[in-house]
Amino acid sequence: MPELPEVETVRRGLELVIVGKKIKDIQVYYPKIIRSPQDTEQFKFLLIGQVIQSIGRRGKYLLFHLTDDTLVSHLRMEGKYIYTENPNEPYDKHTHVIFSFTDGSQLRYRDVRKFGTMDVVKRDGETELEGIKKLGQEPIDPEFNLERFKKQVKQRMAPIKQILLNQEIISGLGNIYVDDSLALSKIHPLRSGKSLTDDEIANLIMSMKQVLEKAIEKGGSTIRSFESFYGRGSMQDHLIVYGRTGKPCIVCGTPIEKIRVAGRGTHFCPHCQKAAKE
DNA sequence: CACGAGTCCTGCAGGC
DNA sequence: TGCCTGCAGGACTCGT
Repeated sequence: MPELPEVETVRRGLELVIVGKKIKDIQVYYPKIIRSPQDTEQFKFLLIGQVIQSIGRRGKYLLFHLTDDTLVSHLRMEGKYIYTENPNEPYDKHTHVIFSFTDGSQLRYRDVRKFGTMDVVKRDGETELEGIKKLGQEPIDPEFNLERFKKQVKQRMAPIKQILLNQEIISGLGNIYVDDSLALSKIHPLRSGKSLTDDEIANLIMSMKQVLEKAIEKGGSTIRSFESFYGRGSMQDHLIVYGRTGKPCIVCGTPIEKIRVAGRGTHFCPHCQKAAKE
């Protein structure tokens, strides 16, 4: 499940190999991946001939900045990009879109769950795209506005886990890094936003940055099937609570518990992360 | 307005 | 071996 660190890893990898390449042809095997334009032929017509100028990221969205347009790609659960210099290399049934470049190389989009999406917008027009325009602050932004975040958290009764998963409040976090950020800051996932103190929220943001930056450094987590096209990340070996149900907490040894919060599997240490006393 | 449930998808684990 | 069920979940839609 690619989150900010995984998407950033993919972005960096793509930047190294496809910037400067010109799209010669596109094959679409599963049209539902393409949200806009709805017509697949139109999608191809728009993009063929354009050159990839840079690769950006906003939250969990990848941005391919082309000559005239920007291709916005969301990997959702299992989307991934595979780069190959050999166009004859076989592709499997989970490969849904293939971009062929004029130099013979290809970029292939593979997505077992078929949840991923692609949208074409006018160059740099992604800020107007539904889903991106309402995105909250980036936790690793050097200019992160802590006061604004505190206010947003403290006005909500919802559990902090749910607040952190809301991309309109803070963007880029998914289930894995929310659980780990809460564990590092010793906050119980069910604590209401309103119950958190200023110090706890400041500490939470620091923990979040620490977790995300370490994950980027490790090339992301390889959970289930995520892998960047140039290798597998190793952050999964450094996770504190996610996926460690029943295993000892690395701080106190208490077995990690798993509950459901906001419909999602939620991992925490019942000793280190105390529930609200209210 | 806010919240919960359902939806999209497939692979895999567990039960028998 | 193989069938069946349930689970995984990001973002969106729909209903209360």
